[in-house]
Amino acid sequence: MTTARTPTGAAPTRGRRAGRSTGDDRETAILATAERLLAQRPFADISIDDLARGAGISRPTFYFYFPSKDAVLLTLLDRVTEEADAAGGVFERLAEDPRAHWRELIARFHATFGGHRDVVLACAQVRGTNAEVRRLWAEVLERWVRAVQAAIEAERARGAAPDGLPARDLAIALNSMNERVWYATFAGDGPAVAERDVVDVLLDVWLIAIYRTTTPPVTASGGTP
Amino acid sequence: MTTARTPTGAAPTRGRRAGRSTGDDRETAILATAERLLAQRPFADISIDDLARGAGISRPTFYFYFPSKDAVLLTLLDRVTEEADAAGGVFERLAEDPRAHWRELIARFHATFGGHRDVVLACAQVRGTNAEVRRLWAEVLERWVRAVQAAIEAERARGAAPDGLPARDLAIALNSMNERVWYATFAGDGPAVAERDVVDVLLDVWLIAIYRTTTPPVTASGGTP
DNA sequence: GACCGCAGTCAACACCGTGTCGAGTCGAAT
DNA sequence: ATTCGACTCGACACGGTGTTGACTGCGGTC
Repeated sequence: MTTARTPTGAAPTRGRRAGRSTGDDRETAILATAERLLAQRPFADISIDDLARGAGISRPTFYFYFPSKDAVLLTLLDRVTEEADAAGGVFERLAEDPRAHWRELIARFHATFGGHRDVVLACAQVRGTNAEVRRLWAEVLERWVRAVQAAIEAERARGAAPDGLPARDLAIALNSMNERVWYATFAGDGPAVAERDVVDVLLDVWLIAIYRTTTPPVTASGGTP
Repeated sequence: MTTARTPTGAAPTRGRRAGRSTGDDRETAILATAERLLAQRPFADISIDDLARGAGISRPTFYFYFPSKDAVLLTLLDRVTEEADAAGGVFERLAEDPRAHWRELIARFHATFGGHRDVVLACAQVRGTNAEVRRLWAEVLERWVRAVQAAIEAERARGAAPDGLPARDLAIALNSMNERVWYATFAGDGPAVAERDVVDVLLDVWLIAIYRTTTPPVTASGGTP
């Protein structure tokens, strides 16, 4: 096969089948239509025909650009996870002001998910039925769990955080909490924390779970400054 | 209408349309088939025809008993939530041994969900597309959040737990964490805590988040025994 | 003991969304 | 001018859903 270059660089192209050329705008038109419709109604209520008509093409032509409706969503999700992963550098100078850095981390996630809530919500909905979405989401989560696990271990090593649960288990629990709480908050579904407060609530639980206090010690190893 | 009596007492009957009579076993046959098939493949891959044939009836006859495929799942979910709610009495003598009681609470939930994981997983999958499932689940969660919130406030009142986050927000965060962690563990999907450890991991986070320690003070107000 | 009504049953149908196939158009390169 | 491949769509086959209308058999009732 030709593994043609794609807008997203190295990725094995979730979108167009091959080649390059004019239809690039068609592809983005489909994506844009999907995002627009997603703001109006749930993913399940959007047919391929809707997407095609919205992009000014016929249904068979849609299949030239995407193998399925889900693939469109996957492409949209790729963008979001890319943006989320970009929040990675936060861990570097954690010890200088742990509280501020953890907050920054959570706040960035919140901003990313909140800024694309329609896409994220739609993904949560199809995660049940689509293995590919499930896989991609699991990957993203795994990266974040690993990063948080490493940060917790570092904080324990420098004496700022006490020992306790295996760092990985703790990281999984905290990330899971965030995911579910955000979902409820953005979906307005079931008991939810007010959107205004959600970052601070999550932060508090994180700090207490990791440090046993909401004011973790700053800089070098050991005690208070 | 006649609002005929149903097996589940007062509920506005999720199942059969009206009346009584012989077809009771057909109804349970459908339910049993659903549970059996759910153990084999995801809910979305089960058609109404599968359910009907499994119960020894034709597809139109299925509609005599249930208005839709989702209604079958809802009926199954009703049973599970009933069982989960039965774990309610745990809060009563909490102060006598907080750790043991919180553990009991979490363990009971774990047992209930684990014992019906196929149903619970299926519900999680259709929650995205079915408002009724979403509503019912939200109700259950809300009951639990309220109970936990009240317990936290009581522990704070007796001086066993320090002040901090609003009790409701904390209760939401902790319940959300549990839900998501269980989901991952039972579904084997994405980063998950080992099933053996999951109760203890969750318990640890709960205790630390509520008491700032994994060994909360026992009995009456104040200090160690 | 004919009749009614109703729980229970299903063949057949109408409908909708998906995915595919084959026949095309058109512009750039040869 | 022809060829090639990107691109397009009408028309179809398929599978699942939900409904209709006709049928069966049984308990009650005059």
